[in-house]
Amino acid sequence: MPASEVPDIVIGRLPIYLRALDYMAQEGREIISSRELASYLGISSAQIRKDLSHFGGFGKQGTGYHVQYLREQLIRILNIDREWPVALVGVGHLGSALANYQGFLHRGFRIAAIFDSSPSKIGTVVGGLEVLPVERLGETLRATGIKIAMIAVPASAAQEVADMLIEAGVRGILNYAPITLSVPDGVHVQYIDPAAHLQHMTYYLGRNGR
Amino acid sequence: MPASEVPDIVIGRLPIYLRALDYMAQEGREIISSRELASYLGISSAQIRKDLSHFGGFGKQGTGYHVQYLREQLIRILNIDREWPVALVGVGHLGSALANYQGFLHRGFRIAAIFDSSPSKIGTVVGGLEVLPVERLGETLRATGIKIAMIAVPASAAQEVADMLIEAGVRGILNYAPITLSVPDGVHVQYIDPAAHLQHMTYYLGRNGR
DNA sequence: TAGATTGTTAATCGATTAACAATC
DNA sequence: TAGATTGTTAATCGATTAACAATC
Repeated sequence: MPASEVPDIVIGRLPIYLRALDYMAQEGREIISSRELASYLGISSAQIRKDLSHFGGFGKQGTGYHVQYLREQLIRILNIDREWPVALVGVGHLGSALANYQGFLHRGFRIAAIFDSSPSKIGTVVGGLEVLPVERLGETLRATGIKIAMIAVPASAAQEVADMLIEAGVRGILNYAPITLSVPDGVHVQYIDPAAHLQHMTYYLGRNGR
Repeated sequence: MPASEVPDIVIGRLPIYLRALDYMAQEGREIISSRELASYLGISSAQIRKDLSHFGGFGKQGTGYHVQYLREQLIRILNIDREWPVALVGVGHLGSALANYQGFLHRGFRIAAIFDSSPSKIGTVVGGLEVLPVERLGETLRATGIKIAMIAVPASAAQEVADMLIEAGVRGILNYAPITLSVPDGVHVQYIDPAAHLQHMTYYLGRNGR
């Protein structure tokens, strides 16, 4: 298992490289050098070459990287040469937006089950799917083998939902609630917290926006 | 300017510490040790103490940190002891969700202007604000002194919108479009790309979700 | 006081960068 | 071939951790 030795920070950059390659492919580029990709992403070319070298040699000396070939390799490495069904819990403004977002589809994911606890939402159709009561979360996830979920419920309910998801076999959680989740080993959590990003920026903007 | 020496990675953790302290305060905690905070966040206590030491000594030996006091200090350091008006460009599903999101308010931000290019959206009211045509972006931002913006338009329009925002004086951009933006020095960009986070997780889940 | 925890230093660890031989 | 760029090694840089004196 050479995979487990690759630093997590490197893994986190692979989707960014893939996203850039998608863009390059769309622009009609067939070949790209690490120097050009680095310039586009605002990082060093050495970092790109080093990151990729963890998985093999995908380029040609003197030429660069074949865009489509490297795309395919990254897709394989990231295990998205398949479509992952994803569960969504919480159908407020944000949950609805996620359910209707088309951007997941061409990047390996499809929302396949949606849950909420509110009687006013249960039974409605959002993003083409019927909203199910959270009581049916366990059976549904186990039946469909869903391993990934997105949490879009209030912070006060997020930990409880996470516990249910994990109990139902979920191994990866994308958490939109502004709270740190407690999860057992082997469960991967990623956080989306736009306010935290804004606060990161205001540090540099100074008290008065300079 | 001691601030500029503090590593960016440290700055990025401060909002997470603040978020945890908000939670602790809500739980009624008055004092917390670096050890307990670290356990809650899943990091080391030494890291928390080291990070905070860049800005001063906020704790008491033998006791720990006063939750409210440390909160106030982080709020001051992050320059959110004021309310930042934020512009939102793009009122699709995601933009609407952001416009209606209440979570920004108690964390230092208020959406103060909303723009879209679609005639069907211009003039409608979203999140209590009238949607303005992008043509009025420049004048509006300059008049209000808005320095921060969120981009929620399709990837194909994001760079153009970013250029307009920067031209209008924006210094911080939270970009939801899955594309890397090209910006001049002094403009801060943060990215929100949920699909990238999901791809990060599928690397570890293996080809079959293990 | 005794016990506990901070703030800080020094050591360790890991990531990034520079440089270049290999090679297309 | 000559020119260009990769893949990789070694050096540098920076971040994390361990440890403990200071001190509440």
